[in-house]
Amino acid sequence: MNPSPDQVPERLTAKTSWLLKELAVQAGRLSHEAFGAAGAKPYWYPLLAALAEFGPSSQAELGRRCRIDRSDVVAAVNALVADGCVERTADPVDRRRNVITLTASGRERLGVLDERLAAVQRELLAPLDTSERTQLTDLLWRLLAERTPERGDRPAP
Amino acid sequence: MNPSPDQVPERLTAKTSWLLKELAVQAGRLSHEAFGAAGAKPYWYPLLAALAEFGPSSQAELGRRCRIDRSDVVAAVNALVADGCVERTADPVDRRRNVITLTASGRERLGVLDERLAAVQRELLAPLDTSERTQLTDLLWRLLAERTPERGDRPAP
DNA sequence: CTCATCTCAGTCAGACTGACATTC
DNA sequence: CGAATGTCAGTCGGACTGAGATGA
Repeated sequence: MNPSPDQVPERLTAKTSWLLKELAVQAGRLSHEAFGAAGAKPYWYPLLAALAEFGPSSQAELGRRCRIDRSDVVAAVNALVADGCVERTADPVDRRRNVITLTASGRERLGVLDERLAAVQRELLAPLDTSERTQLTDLLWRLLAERTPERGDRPAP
Repeated sequence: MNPSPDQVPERLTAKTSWLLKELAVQAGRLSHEAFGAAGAKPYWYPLLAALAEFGPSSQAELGRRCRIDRSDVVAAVNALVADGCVERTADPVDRRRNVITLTASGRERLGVLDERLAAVQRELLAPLDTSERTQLTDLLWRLLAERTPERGDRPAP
């Protein structure tokens, strides 16, 4: 029936970096499907989440918090504005900045995406019990936290 | 001194899929640097590893074992041949197939890359002690193993 | 002057798709 | 015939780079 499970070289299965990449690809597929089916483009979820949790922000702030490049934030915010999820207004006190504000329909959208993403996590983490899940999250977070400080934003050229 | 650590939305830090993706990006950067500095192109390491561990194989086999698409295997093997790391000969018993064989210099190359990649793992896993590292590897592997069976190769159209 | 912000244009690696010829 | 293999051409999401304009 199945056309060979096909062994993976031990050199790969022993490398955390390889496991991370492979799993990230799978998780990406699932998330992409889930978001696409909900009519959301890439980057929308993190952006909406940041706005919901920290309130109106500049685009640069959004990028730093979600670890998304400034230039990609521009495009995503354009799409979010066009979709009515956020509003973009000029900051009166610092006229370089745009203030991005979550709208009611943006908050609603976030709710939907929250559910979809939760379903993805459930599927992804199916093989683990509850304590293992928190264990995994903890380990991953510690790794990420360690190598996060130096690049809050693009360094000034 | 540091220009704001900038809080990440909890909705992201709580999502395994997000942590995996973010960490995979970091790990990818490190590996890319390490491999590039050793004059190796993407996909080389997995391919060489598979050949070293399982002996001469067809390209399709290599792709299945390393989870690399057939068409990408073609390009990578071309480069590996040009670099003298492998040899490509026609399979006498099944003339659709190419048999890819590791050369001495390919094995040597693999040794170098092994060291570089090991260094990457060390840097990546620095925040964890030994038992935590094996714990992490174990958890990741279990997640990956669960969602691996269905796609040994592209399904026939 | 220096630095941050926003924006656009474009690059780049990597995963994947479609199609085709060949051989089993 | 159907299925597998190797190959090529091209797509696509996503991370990132460079440069320019504006304003603090």
